[in-house]
Amino acid sequence: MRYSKIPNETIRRLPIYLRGLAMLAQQGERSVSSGKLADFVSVPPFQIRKDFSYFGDFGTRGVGYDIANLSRQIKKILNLEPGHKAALVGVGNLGSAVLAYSGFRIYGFEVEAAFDNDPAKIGKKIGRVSVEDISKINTLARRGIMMAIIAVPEQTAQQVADSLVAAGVKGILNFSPKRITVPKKVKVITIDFATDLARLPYYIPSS
Amino acid sequence: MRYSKIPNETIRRLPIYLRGLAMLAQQGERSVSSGKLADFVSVPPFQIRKDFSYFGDFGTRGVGYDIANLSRQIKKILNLEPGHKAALVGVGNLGSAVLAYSGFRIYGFEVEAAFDNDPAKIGKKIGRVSVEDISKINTLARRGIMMAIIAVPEQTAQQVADSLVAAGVKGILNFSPKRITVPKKVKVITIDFATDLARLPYYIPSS
DNA sequence: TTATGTGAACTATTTCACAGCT
DNA sequence: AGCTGTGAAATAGTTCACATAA
Repeated sequence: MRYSKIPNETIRRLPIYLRGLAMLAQQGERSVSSGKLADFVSVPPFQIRKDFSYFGDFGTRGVGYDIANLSRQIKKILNLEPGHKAALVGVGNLGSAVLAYSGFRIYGFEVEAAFDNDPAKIGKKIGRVSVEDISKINTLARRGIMMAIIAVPEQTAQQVADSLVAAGVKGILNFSPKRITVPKKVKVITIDFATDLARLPYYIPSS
Repeated sequence: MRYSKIPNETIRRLPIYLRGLAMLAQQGERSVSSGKLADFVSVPPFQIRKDFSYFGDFGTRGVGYDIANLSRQIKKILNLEPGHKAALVGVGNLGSAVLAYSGFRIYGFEVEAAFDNDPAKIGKKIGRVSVEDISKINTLARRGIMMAIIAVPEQTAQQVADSLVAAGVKGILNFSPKRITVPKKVKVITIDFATDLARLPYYIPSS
Protein backbone atom coordinates (compact mmCIF):
# COMPACT_ATOMS: atom_id res chain seq x y z
CA MET A 1 0.00 0.00 0.00
CA ARG A 2 3.12 2.13 -0.09
CA TYR A 3 2.90 5.71 -1.43
CA SER A 4 -0.81 5.53 -2.10
CA LYS A 5 -3.05 8.33 -0.93
CA ILE A 6 -2.43 9.21 2.71
CA PRO A 7 -5.48 9.65 4.95
CA ASN A 8 -5.70 13.04 6.60
CA GLU A 9 -6.41 11.22 9.82
CA THR A 10 -3.04 9.55 9.58
CA ILE A 11 -1.34 12.94 9.29
CA ARG A 12 -3.32 14.15 12.29
CA ARG A 13 -1.98 11.27 14.36
CA LEU A 14 1.68 11.55 13.41
CA PRO A 15 2.42 14.44 15.81
CA ILE A 16 0.79 12.43 18.58
CA TYR A 17 3.10 9.50 17.87
CA LEU A 18 6.01 11.89 17.86
CA ARG A 19 5.20 13.07 21.35
CA GLY A 20 4.81 9.52 22.59
CA LEU A 21 8.19 8.65 21.13
CA ALA A 22 9.75 11.72 22.76
CA MET A 23 8.42 10.59 26.12
CA LEU A 24 9.73 7.07 25.65
CA ALA A 25 13.13 8.40 24.60
CA GLN A 26 13.21 10.54 27.72
CA GLN A 27 12.59 7.41 29.77
CA GLY A 28 15.70 5.92 28.22
CA GLU A 29 13.97 3.55 25.82
CA ARG A 30 15.67 2.87 22.49
CA SER A 31 13.07 0.75 20.80
CA VAL A 32 9.31 0.29 21.03
CA SER A 33 6.61 -2.01 19.68
CA SER A 34 3.33 -0.80 18.26
CA GLY A 35 1.62 -2.33 21.30
CA LYS A 36 3.69 -0.36 23.76
CA LEU A 37 3.40 2.87 21.84
CA ALA A 38 -0.34 2.27 21.72
CA ASP A 39 -0.48 2.48 25.51
CA PHE A 40 1.19 5.86 25.40
CA VAL A 41 -0.92 7.47 22.74
CA SER A 42 -4.28 5.71 23.06
CA VAL A 43 -4.35 4.60 19.45
CA PRO A 44 -4.74 0.88 18.70
CA PRO A 45 -1.56 -0.97 17.63
CA PHE A 46 -2.91 -2.00 14.21
CA GLN A 47 -3.79 1.61 13.48
CA ILE A 48 -0.26 2.67 14.34
CA ARG A 49 1.27 0.02 12.10
CA LYS A 50 -1.09 0.86 9.26
CA ASP A 51 -0.29 4.55 9.55
CA PHE A 52 3.44 3.92 9.29
CA SER A 53 2.95 1.45 6.45
CA TYR A 54 1.77 4.25 4.18
CA PHE A 55 5.29 5.67 4.20
CA GLY A 56 7.62 2.72 4.39
CA ASP A 57 8.93 -0.15 6.46
CA PHE A 58 10.12 1.61 9.56
CA GLY A 59 10.11 -1.35 11.94
CA THR A 60 11.84 -4.68 12.38
CA ARG A 61 9.64 -7.76 12.59
CA GLY A 62 9.82 -9.51 15.89
CA VAL A 63 11.47 -6.47 17.45
CA GLY A 64 9.63 -3.19 16.95
CA TYR A 65 10.64 0.30 15.96
CA ASP A 66 13.88 2.13 16.68
CA ILE A 67 12.71 5.25 18.45
CA ALA A 68 15.35 7.63 17.13
CA ASN A 69 14.92 6.47 13.55
CA LEU A 70 11.14 6.46 13.66
CA SER A 71 11.08 9.99 15.08
CA ARG A 72 13.38 11.15 12.32
CA GLN A 73 11.15 9.59 9.68
CA ILE A 74 7.99 11.15 11.06
CA LYS A 75 9.62 14.55 11.23
CA LYS A 76 10.67 14.18 7.62
CA ILE A 77 7.14 13.23 6.57
CA LEU A 78 5.65 16.18 8.42
CA ASN A 79 8.25 18.53 7.03
CA LEU A 80 9.36 19.42 10.53
CA GLU A 81 12.82 20.79 10.10
CA PRO A 82 14.55 21.84 13.29
CA GLY A 83 14.27 25.57 13.90
CA HIS A 84 10.93 25.99 12.20
CA LYS A 85 9.71 29.48 12.97
CA ALA A 86 6.21 30.72 13.71
CA ALA A 87 4.74 34.13 14.42
CA LEU A 88 2.00 34.99 16.87
CA VAL A 89 -0.54 37.72 16.30
CA GLY A 90 -2.45 38.91 19.35
CA VAL A 91 -0.72 38.97 22.71
CA GLY A 92 -3.75 38.73 24.99
CA ASN A 93 -4.26 35.97 27.51
CA LEU A 94 -4.50 33.31 24.85
CA GLY A 95 -1.52 34.60 22.91
CA SER A 96 0.53 34.80 26.09
CA ALA A 97 -0.35 31.20 26.86
CA VAL A 98 0.89 30.21 23.42
CA LEU A 99 4.13 32.16 23.93
CA ALA A 100 4.71 30.55 27.30
CA TYR A 101 3.97 27.05 26.05
CA SER A 102 7.03 24.83 25.79
CA GLY A 103 5.29 21.90 24.10
CA PHE A 104 6.16 23.09 20.60
CA ARG A 105 9.80 22.31 21.16
CA ILE A 106 9.61 18.59 20.49
CA TYR A 107 8.30 19.46 17.04
CA GLY A 108 11.22 21.75 16.35
CA PHE A 109 9.15 24.90 16.57
CA GLU A 110 9.89 28.24 18.04
CA VAL A 111 7.54 31.21 18.23
CA GLU A 112 9.97 33.80 16.92
CA ALA A 113 7.83 36.90 16.60
CA ALA A 114 4.78 38.38 18.28
CA PHE A 115 2.55 41.21 17.11
CA ASP A 116 -0.16 43.29 18.75
CA ASN A 117 -1.91 46.58 18.07
CA ASP A 118 -1.99 47.71 21.70
CA PRO A 119 0.66 50.41 22.27
CA ALA A 120 0.90 49.34 25.90
CA LYS A 121 2.11 45.93 24.81
CA ILE A 122 4.36 46.88 21.91
CA GLY A 123 8.02 46.77 22.88
CA LYS A 124 7.43 44.55 25.87
CA LYS A 125 9.49 41.43 26.07
CA ILE A 126 7.55 38.25 26.78
CA GLY A 127 9.78 35.26 27.24
CA ARG A 128 12.31 35.50 24.44
CA VAL A 129 10.37 37.68 22.01
CA SER A 130 9.57 41.37 21.90
CA VAL A 131 6.06 42.41 20.95
CA GLU A 132 6.05 44.31 17.67
CA ASP A 133 3.52 46.65 16.15
CA ILE A 134 1.04 44.76 14.02
CA SER A 135 2.00 46.88 11.02
CA LYS A 136 5.34 45.07 11.00
CA ILE A 137 3.73 41.83 9.87
CA ASN A 138 5.00 42.60 6.39
CA THR A 139 8.55 41.77 7.55
CA LEU A 140 7.75 38.09 8.00
CA ALA A 141 8.76 36.94 4.53
CA ARG A 142 12.26 38.36 4.79
CA ARG A 143 12.62 36.78 8.21
CA GLY A 144 11.77 33.38 6.81
CA ILE A 145 8.60 32.93 8.82
CA MET A 146 5.87 31.08 6.96
CA MET A 147 3.54 30.01 9.74
CA ALA A 148 1.43 32.13 12.03
CA ILE A 149 -0.93 31.77 14.95
CA ILE A 150 -3.95 34.07 15.09
CA ALA A 151 -5.09 34.83 18.64
CA VAL A 152 -6.98 38.09 18.16
CA PRO A 153 -10.65 38.95 18.75
CA GLU A 154 -12.84 37.57 16.00
CA GLN A 155 -13.70 40.99 14.58
CA THR A 156 -10.11 41.51 13.46
CA ALA A 157 -9.28 37.92 12.52
CA GLN A 158 -9.99 38.25 8.80
CA GLN A 159 -8.02 41.46 8.52
CA VAL A 160 -5.04 39.86 10.27
CA ALA A 161 -5.32 36.82 8.02
CA ASP A 162 -5.19 39.08 4.98
CA SER A 163 -2.00 40.78 6.23
CA LEU A 164 -0.42 37.43 6.97
CA VAL A 165 -1.19 36.11 3.51
CA ALA A 166 0.17 39.30 1.97
CA ALA A 167 3.32 38.77 4.03
CA GLY A 168 3.81 35.36 2.46
CA VAL A 169 2.56 33.19 5.30
CA LYS A 170 1.63 29.72 4.04
CA GLY A 171 0.05 28.14 7.11
CA ILE A 172 -2.20 29.58 9.81
CA LEU A 173 -3.34 28.20 13.12
CA ASN A 174 -6.52 30.13 13.83
CA PHE A 175 -7.98 30.40 17.31
CA SER A 176 -10.81 32.67 16.30
CA PRO A 177 -14.19 31.06 15.68
CA LYS A 178 -14.76 33.24 12.62
CA ARG A 179 -14.13 31.14 9.53
CA ILE A 180 -11.40 33.08 7.78
CA THR A 181 -11.09 33.20 4.03
CA VAL A 182 -7.69 32.77 2.41
CA PRO A 183 -6.32 31.69 -0.98
CA LYS A 184 -6.50 27.94 -1.52
CA LYS A 185 -2.74 27.50 -1.33
CA VAL A 186 -2.72 28.73 2.27
CA LYS A 187 -3.56 26.05 4.82
CA VAL A 188 -5.69 27.06 7.79
CA ILE A 189 -6.30 24.91 10.84
CA THR A 190 -8.95 26.32 13.15
CA ILE A 191 -9.19 25.63 16.84
CA ASP A 192 -12.61 26.59 18.11
CA PHE A 193 -12.95 25.61 21.72
CA ALA A 194 -16.43 27.02 22.20
CA THR A 195 -17.82 24.54 19.67
CA ASP A 196 -15.88 21.75 21.35
CA LEU A 197 -17.35 22.65 24.70
CA ALA A 198 -20.78 22.95 23.13
CA ARG A 199 -20.91 19.34 22.00
CA LEU A 200 -19.88 17.96 25.38
CA PRO A 201 -23.47 17.90 26.77
CA TYR A 202 -24.57 15.74 23.86
CA TYR A 203 -22.39 12.95 25.20
CA ILE A 204 -23.52 13.38 28.78
CA PRO A 205 -26.40 10.97 29.45
CA SER A 206 -29.12 12.52 31.64
CA SER A 207 -29.19 16.29 32.14
CA MET B 1 -33.12 7.98 7.39
CA ARG B 2 -34.69 9.48 10.50
CA TYR B 3 -33.40 8.41 13.92
CA SER B 4 -30.75 6.13 12.51
CA LYS B 5 -27.23 6.28 13.85
CA ILE B 6 -25.94 9.84 13.96
CA PRO B 7 -22.43 10.47 12.64
CA ASN B 8 -20.10 12.03 15.16
CA GLU B 9 -19.11 14.47 12.46
CA THR B 10 -22.68 15.69 12.31
CA ILE B 11 -22.62 16.39 16.03
CA ARG B 12 -19.35 18.23 15.60
CA ARG B 13 -20.93 20.51 13.01
CA LEU B 14 -24.12 21.35 14.91
CA PRO B 15 -22.48 23.99 17.15
CA ILE B 16 -21.02 25.59 14.04
CA TYR B 17 -24.48 25.85 12.50
CA LEU B 18 -25.74 27.30 15.74
CA ARG B 19 -23.22 30.10 15.60
CA GLY B 20 -24.05 30.82 11.98
CA LEU B 21 -27.72 31.02 12.86
CA ALA B 22 -26.96 33.34 15.77
CA MET B 23 -25.12 35.68 13.41
CA LEU B 24 -27.95 35.64 10.90
CA ALA B 25 -30.47 36.34 13.64
CA GLN B 26 -28.38 39.27 14.78
CA GLN B 27 -28.50 40.62 11.24
CA GLY B 28 -32.27 40.57 11.51
CA GLU B 29 -32.88 37.50 9.32
CA ARG B 30 -35.82 35.29 10.24
CA SER B 31 -35.36 32.49 7.79
CA VAL B 32 -32.46 30.95 5.89
CA SER B 33 -31.85 28.39 3.17
CA SER B 34 -29.20 25.68 3.35
CA GLY B 35 -27.37 27.51 0.58
CA LYS B 36 -27.18 30.77 2.47
CA LEU B 37 -26.23 29.13 5.73
CA ALA B 38 -23.54 27.27 3.79
CA ASP B 39 -21.89 30.59 2.95
CA PHE B 40 -21.71 31.46 6.62
CA VAL B 41 -20.30 28.23 7.92
CA SER B 42 -18.29 26.86 4.99
CA VAL B 43 -20.12 23.55 4.89
CA PRO B 44 -21.80 22.50 1.64
CA PRO B 45 -25.60 22.88 1.48
CA PHE B 46 -26.31 19.18 0.94
CA GLN B 47 -24.22 18.36 3.99
CA ILE B 48 -26.25 20.79 6.06
CA ARG B 49 -29.55 19.33 4.86
CA LYS B 50 -28.35 15.78 5.42
CA ASP B 51 -27.19 16.63 8.94
CA PHE B 52 -30.57 18.05 9.87
CA SER B 53 -32.40 15.18 8.21
CA TYR B 54 -31.05 12.77 10.83
CA PHE B 55 -33.21 14.49 13.41
CA GLY B 56 -36.36 15.55 11.64
CA ASP B 57 -37.93 17.82 9.03
CA PHE B 58 -36.91 21.24 10.27
CA GLY B 59 -37.35 23.15 7.04
CA THR B 60 -40.07 24.14 4.64
CA ARG B 61 -39.63 23.14 1.00
CA GLY B 62 -39.33 26.06 -1.33
CA VAL B 63 -38.65 28.37 1.61
CA GLY B 64 -35.88 27.26 3.95
CA TYR B 65 -35.47 27.06 7.70
CA ASP B 66 -36.97 29.27 10.37
CA ILE B 67 -33.92 30.49 12.25
CA ALA B 68 -35.46 30.65 15.71
CA ASN B 69 -37.02 27.22 15.42
CA LEU B 70 -33.94 25.59 13.94
CA SER B 71 -31.75 27.04 16.69
CA ARG B 72 -34.11 25.70 19.31
CA GLN B 73 -34.05 22.25 17.73
CA ILE B 74 -30.26 22.13 17.55
CA LYS B 75 -29.97 23.20 21.17
CA LYS B 76 -32.35 20.45 22.15
CA ILE B 77 -30.36 17.86 20.21
CA LEU B 78 -27.11 19.00 21.81
CA ASN B 79 -28.67 19.07 25.24
CA LEU B 80 -27.82 22.75 25.56
CA GLU B 81 -30.14 24.02 28.20
CA PRO B 82 -29.82 27.69 29.00
CA GLY B 83 -27.68 28.29 32.06
CA HIS B 84 -25.45 25.31 31.58
CA LYS B 85 -22.61 25.63 34.04
CA ALA B 86 -18.94 24.76 33.63
CA ALA B 87 -15.94 24.92 35.92
CA LEU B 88 -12.41 25.91 35.02
CA VAL B 89 -9.33 24.39 36.63
CA GLY B 90 -6.09 26.31 36.18
CA VAL B 91 -6.18 30.08 36.05
CA GLY B 92 -2.96 30.72 34.12
CA ASN B 93 -2.84 32.58 30.83
CA LEU B 94 -4.87 29.95 29.04
CA GLY B 95 -7.44 29.66 31.83
CA SER B 96 -7.77 33.42 31.98
CA ALA B 97 -8.40 33.51 28.26
CA VAL B 98 -11.18 30.96 28.70
CA LEU B 99 -12.69 33.00 31.54
CA ALA B 100 -12.61 36.16 29.47
CA TYR B 101 -14.09 34.53 26.39
CA SER B 102 -17.64 35.54 25.66
CA GLY B 103 -18.21 33.10 22.82
CA PHE B 104 -19.73 30.46 25.09
CA ARG B 105 -22.78 32.55 25.65
CA ILE B 106 -24.58 31.67 22.43
CA TYR B 107 -24.45 28.05 23.57
CA GLY B 108 -26.03 28.89 26.89
CA PHE B 109 -22.85 28.33 28.85
CA GLU B 110 -21.38 30.16 31.73
CA VAL B 111 -18.08 29.42 33.42
CA GLU B 112 -19.34 29.51 36.98
CA ALA B 113 -16.33 28.43 39.01
CA ALA B 114 -12.56 28.61 38.75
CA PHE B 115 -9.92 26.71 40.70
CA ASP B 116 -6.18 27.04 41.11
CA ASN B 117 -3.54 25.83 43.54
CA ASP B 118 -1.57 29.09 43.62
CA PRO B 119 -2.26 30.95 46.88
CA ALA B 120 -1.53 34.22 45.11
CA LYS B 121 -4.49 33.62 42.81
CA ILE B 122 -6.97 32.13 45.26
CA GLY B 123 -9.59 34.64 46.31
CA LYS B 124 -8.99 36.91 43.36
CA LYS B 125 -11.98 37.84 41.31
CA ILE B 126 -11.59 37.41 37.56
CA GLY B 127 -14.57 38.66 35.63
CA ARG B 128 -17.56 37.34 37.51
CA VAL B 129 -15.95 34.43 39.32
CA SER B 130 -13.67 34.17 42.32
CA VAL B 131 -10.74 31.78 42.15
CA GLU B 132 -11.13 28.97 44.66
CA ASP B 133 -8.62 26.59 46.15
CA ILE B 134 -8.29 23.47 44.07
CA SER B 135 -9.24 21.36 47.08
CA LYS B 136 -12.77 22.77 46.75
CA ILE B 137 -13.37 20.84 43.53
CA ASN B 138 -15.38 18.36 45.59
CA THR B 139 -18.16 20.96 45.91
CA LEU B 140 -19.02 20.79 42.21
CA ALA B 141 -21.68 18.08 42.46
CA ARG B 142 -23.76 19.99 44.98
CA ARG B 143 -23.45 23.11 42.85
CA GLY B 144 -24.86 21.27 39.86
CA ILE B 145 -21.73 21.62 37.74
CA MET B 146 -21.08 18.63 35.50
CA MET B 147 -18.62 19.98 32.98
CA ALA B 148 -15.08 21.18 33.48
CA ILE B 149 -12.24 22.68 31.53
CA ILE B 150 -8.71 21.55 32.38
CA ALA B 151 -6.09 24.24 31.73
CA VAL B 152 -3.29 23.14 34.04
CA PRO B 153 0.29 22.04 33.23
CA GLU B 154 0.38 18.52 31.87
CA GLN B 155 2.09 17.07 34.93
CA THR B 156 -1.00 17.74 37.05
CA ALA B 157 -3.66 17.09 34.42
CA GLN B 158 -4.36 13.47 35.37
CA GLN B 159 -4.60 14.30 39.05
CA VAL B 160 -7.05 17.12 38.32
CA ALA B 161 -9.07 14.83 36.08
CA ASP B 162 -9.31 12.30 38.91
CA SER B 163 -10.62 14.96 41.32
CA LEU B 164 -13.14 16.14 38.77
CA VAL B 165 -14.44 12.64 38.17
CA ALA B 166 -14.66 12.07 41.92
CA ALA B 167 -16.67 15.30 42.12
CA GLY B 168 -19.21 13.93 39.67
CA VAL B 169 -18.11 15.76 36.55
CA LYS B 170 -19.39 14.03 33.41
CA GLY B 171 -17.67 15.97 30.63
CA ILE B 172 -14.18 17.41 30.38
CA LEU B 173 -12.60 19.77 27.90
CA ASN B 174 -8.91 19.05 28.21
CA PHE B 175 -6.27 21.50 27.01
CA SER B 176 -3.34 19.45 28.20
CA PRO B 177 -1.60 17.26 25.64
CA LYS B 178 -1.33 14.41 28.13
CA ARG B 179 -3.99 11.85 27.27
CA ILE B 180 -5.96 11.63 30.49
CA THR B 181 -7.59 8.44 31.67
CA VAL B 182 -11.14 8.53 33.01
CA PRO B 183 -14.02 6.06 33.42
CA LYS B 184 -15.79 5.29 30.15
CA LYS B 185 -18.93 7.15 31.15
CA VAL B 186 -17.03 10.42 31.33
CA LYS B 187 -16.58 12.15 27.99
CA VAL B 188 -13.27 13.89 27.32
CA ILE B 189 -12.60 16.21 24.42
CA THR B 190 -8.93 17.12 24.07
CA ILE B 191 -7.65 20.28 22.43
CA ASP B 192 -3.99 19.89 21.65
CA PHE B 193 -2.77 22.89 19.75
CA ALA B 194 0.85 21.82 19.55
CA THR B 195 -0.12 18.80 17.45
CA ASP B 196 -2.30 21.00 15.28
CA LEU B 197 0.56 23.39 14.68
CA ALA B 198 2.86 20.45 14.02
CA ARG B 199 0.91 19.18 11.04
CA LEU B 200 0.73 22.57 9.36
CA PRO B 201 4.12 22.18 7.59
CA TYR B 202 2.91 18.97 5.97
CA TYR B 203 0.41 20.99 4.00
CA ILE B 204 2.88 23.70 3.04
CA PRO B 205 4.36 22.85 -0.38
CA SER B 206 8.10 23.66 -0.60
CA SER B 207 10.07 24.23 2.60
C1' DT C 1 -40.35 28.13 -9.32
C1' DT C 2 -37.66 27.22 -5.26
C1' DA C 3 -35.48 24.73 -1.74
C1' DT C 4 -35.99 20.60 1.28
C1' DG C 5 -35.30 15.61 2.36
C1' DT C 6 -33.16 11.36 1.18
C1' DG C 7 -31.86 6.83 -1.25
C1' DA C 8 -28.05 5.31 -3.49
C1' DA C 9 -23.33 5.69 -5.16
C1' DC C 10 -19.05 6.89 -3.88
C1' DT C 11 -15.04 7.79 -1.01
C1' DA C 12 -12.50 7.59 3.29
C1' DT C 13 -11.09 5.32 7.30
C1' DT C 14 -10.89 1.59 10.60
C1' DT C 15 -10.53 -3.03 11.90
C1' DC C 16 -9.12 -7.67 11.45
C1' DA C 17 -6.51 -11.70 10.60
C1' DC C 18 -2.59 -13.59 9.23
C1' DA C 19 1.44 -14.13 6.14
C1' DG C 20 6.21 -13.00 6.41
C1' DC C 21 10.64 -11.53 8.58
C1' DT C 22 14.11 -11.57 12.22
C1' DA D 1 8.41 -16.72 19.47
C1' DG D 2 7.36 -12.20 18.56
C1' DC D 3 6.02 -8.25 16.15
C1' DT D 4 5.65 -5.98 11.70
C1' DG D 5 3.24 -5.04 7.27
C1' DT D 6 -0.85 -5.37 4.61
C1' DG D 7 -4.91 -7.16 1.72
C1' DA D 8 -9.54 -7.56 2.39
C1' DA D 9 -13.81 -6.85 5.02
C1' DA D 10 -16.36 -3.81 7.64
C1' DT D 11 -17.78 0.65 8.97
C1' DA D 12 -18.26 5.66 8.63
C1' DG D 13 -18.97 9.69 6.21
C1' DT D 14 -19.71 12.50 1.92
C1' DT D 15 -21.70 13.63 -2.38
C1' DC D 16 -25.12 13.58 -5.80
C1' DA D 17 -29.39 13.67 -8.19
C1' DC D 18 -33.91 14.04 -7.98
C1' DA D 19 -38.61 13.17 -6.13
C1' DT D 20 -41.40 15.92 -3.29
C1' DA D 21 -43.73 19.68 -1.10
C1' DA D 22 -44.87 24.73 -0.55
